[in-house]
Amino acid sequence: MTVRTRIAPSPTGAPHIGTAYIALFNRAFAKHHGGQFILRIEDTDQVRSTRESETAIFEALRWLGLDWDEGPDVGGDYGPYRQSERTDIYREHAAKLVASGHAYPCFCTSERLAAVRREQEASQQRIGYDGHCAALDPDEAARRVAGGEEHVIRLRTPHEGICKISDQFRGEIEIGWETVDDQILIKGDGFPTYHLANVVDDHLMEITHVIRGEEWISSAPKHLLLYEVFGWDAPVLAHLPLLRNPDKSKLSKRKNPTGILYYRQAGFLPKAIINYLGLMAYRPEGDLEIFDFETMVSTFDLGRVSLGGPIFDVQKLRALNGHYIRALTDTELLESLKSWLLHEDALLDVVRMAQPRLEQLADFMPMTAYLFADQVPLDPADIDQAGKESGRAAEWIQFVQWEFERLVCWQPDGIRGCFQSVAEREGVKFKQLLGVFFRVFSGRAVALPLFETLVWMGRDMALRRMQYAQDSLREAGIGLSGKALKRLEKSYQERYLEEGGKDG
RNA sequence: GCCGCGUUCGUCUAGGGGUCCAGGACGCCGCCCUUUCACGGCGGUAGCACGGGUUCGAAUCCCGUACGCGGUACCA
Repeated sequence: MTVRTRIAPSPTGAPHIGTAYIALFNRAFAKHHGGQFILRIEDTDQVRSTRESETAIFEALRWLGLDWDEGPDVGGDYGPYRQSERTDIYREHAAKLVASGHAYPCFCTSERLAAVRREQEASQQRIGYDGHCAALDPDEAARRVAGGEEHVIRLRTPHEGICKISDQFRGEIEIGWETVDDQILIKGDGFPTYHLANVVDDHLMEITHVIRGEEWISSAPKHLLLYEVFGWDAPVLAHLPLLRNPDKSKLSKRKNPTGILYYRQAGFLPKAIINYLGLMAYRPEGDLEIFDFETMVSTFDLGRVSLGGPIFDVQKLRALNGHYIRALTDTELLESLKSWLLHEDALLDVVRMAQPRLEQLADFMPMTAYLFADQVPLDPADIDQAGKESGRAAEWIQFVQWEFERLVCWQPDGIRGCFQSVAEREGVKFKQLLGVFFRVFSGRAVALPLFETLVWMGRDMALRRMQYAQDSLREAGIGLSGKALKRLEKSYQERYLEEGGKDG
């Protein structure tokens, strides 16, 4: 049997460093056994998935050298590798389960579901679907479905007994069936949920080992049940510990840079990142810390994975990166710098932005230096005053952060739209608002055109600089407290999100 | 709340009953090298969450407690 593993990211937002971490272990394991590593795009969430994000995932994983043997862009014998192109398959499989009685149509409205949950919360009961439609007569249910009534398909789960999950790292995990909900398999829009799509695809794509994040342990019973009712063998399950923020919470962009493309823009070398990610929860042997992917492949052993949630420490990554930079020859370093940002394509854009402002060629480097930096020097008091409304800069930066995260197409017009939308809603002059941001992104009051430079540096780096600014404001005592942030988030949702999404 | 997973220096980890008064790396501190800084070298700082067992012997096995994290969606 050939070992086949996969990474199955959801194309929503910026490619996440956690995806690379899981991908690394899957790829290393597959390659160790001479097997295949597959990339599958889980775009079953029609609302949040975008093609831009998918493309960025390809780009980010390739940059790290985490190539795949089969995937949407390279093909393979088990395609299509995009779940949105496999909906018929899921519907057929769901229909089989309905026919065999293992699943049933559910006609409950979201209002009723919400009411049920409120009641369960109030009476401190276990939260979950109450099985309202499970008892429906199958023939009648079939008639209602045929009549075009809106419905979802739910999995019929047992309500007693114990589900034993064999986890490659943890041994046997026992979860009582009474804690498992009648999971929705097919949503109202006809798309499958992760649970169904994932099981069907892993089986059809002949995935032998599912190495995924620990957040999936509690839904493993549903997956195992699906394998069982389909009459399939389940793959080996192995749940990796989640990467954490310094405060131990699950790695999040608010507290840590999580965008892979940020690390590229900031000048980290792929092999340093791979090495560092490999160090999270793993050590090839004894005290060995410096190793490349090939070493990881040749020595890979699932038994050496440690289970405590590792904190992603950028400082140590930086030290490791420095080690790799020093190991380069001078010409190799030069090549690295070139392929980083000192290549013609990138420089030509910078030259175009700088030209109207240049009086001497010697002005070029100082004028553009901030583009090639990670962090720029920030003066919190100056940032705050730039908006001419003391104390509001932190809020504006936060609103723009949220607008940036939501922006589909990272181009000048869309970026301008984000600023405009914040200027309008916050009642601040566009020019004043931008004054704040020139300082945030360049560390100066005067710089190259803002929207173009943002496109040039990329969304992840833009977000990172805003985070640096927030940190600096907070340190100066004019930033957002946790409480203020919560309030702001609510305000954002009410005033920005109600009027429909934005795109560029 | 309920369910599950986890717990060795500040951080990443080695360790899988005696060789551990716990080893390495990052960080931090000191010294050396050095026109500065960095690199490099040397030294130091700091940890087995707690309480019970099992055992001649426990960081290592078992139980409980505490704490952390995850899940509890028509998100993945």
